[in-house]
Amino acid sequence: MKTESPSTPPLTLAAASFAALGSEQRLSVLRCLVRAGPEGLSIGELGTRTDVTGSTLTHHLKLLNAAGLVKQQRQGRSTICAAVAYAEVEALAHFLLTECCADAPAPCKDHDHG
Amino acid sequence: MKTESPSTPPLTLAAASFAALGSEQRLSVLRCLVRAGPEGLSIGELGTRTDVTGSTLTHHLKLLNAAGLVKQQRQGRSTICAAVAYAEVEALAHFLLTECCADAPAPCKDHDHG
DNA sequence: AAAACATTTCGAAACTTGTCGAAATAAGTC
DNA sequence: GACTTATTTCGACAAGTTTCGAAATGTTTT
Repeated sequence: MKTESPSTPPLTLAAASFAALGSEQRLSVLRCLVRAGPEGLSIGELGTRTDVTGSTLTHHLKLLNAAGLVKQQRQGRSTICAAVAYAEVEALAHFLLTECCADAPAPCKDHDHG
Repeated sequence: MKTESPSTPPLTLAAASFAALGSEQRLSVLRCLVRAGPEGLSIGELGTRTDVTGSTLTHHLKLLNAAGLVKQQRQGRSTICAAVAYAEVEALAHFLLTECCADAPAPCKDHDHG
């Protein structure tokens, strides 16, 4: 099942992205943003919804942003954050599965590739 | 609070799984296993292919196994490891995107949900 | 049961992350 | 320009991770 390929991120970036997702707190934050949709939320609002301190939020969002999972832009005195997880998550999944069975003795057919 | 669909892993497990993927070394190992296909590889062979020391490999594989991304079974004096990433990765992607726009002011239509 | 091999556990050092509160910066309002 | 609000940076500490080599454990062969 390998039709059009979203490009595969390099190992280092993929690891950083997964690592960014690898914290309950960041995962909550990201999901909160995914729930909020493309209009996003201010950091203050995020703090209210997720019960995370301002400086800690800033820190986590910087990671999520660096991983390309969230985009931020200043708007007045607030910083608005929105998830861009849709394409990213697909690319990450692709990163893992794209070379499936490449080294296998026989080409794969008896398991599901999604 | 909101009830989660059965195919969505709980927050804690999802975070642990992403964290397991969030290291270059583990990502290389997992990809090596994905490449190898369902027959898997022994830890020794994995060590040879990825240039990671035995005790370190054991440690990483324990994490990947706990995250449900790799399964291991002893076979003679070797331990054979195989990736079970296919379904898992889909479940993780689903975890992130399943509640997309649930809190948005307007239902989403102008972006791609994969 | 000793030797040879494969993996795991242990203990320790180096490093990274998560978290916080206080001070600093930035933006809008009076 | 002083005042309020929103976010970021800083410094620090606790907690966790990575990594290794050496010793311990488990497995097959002789």
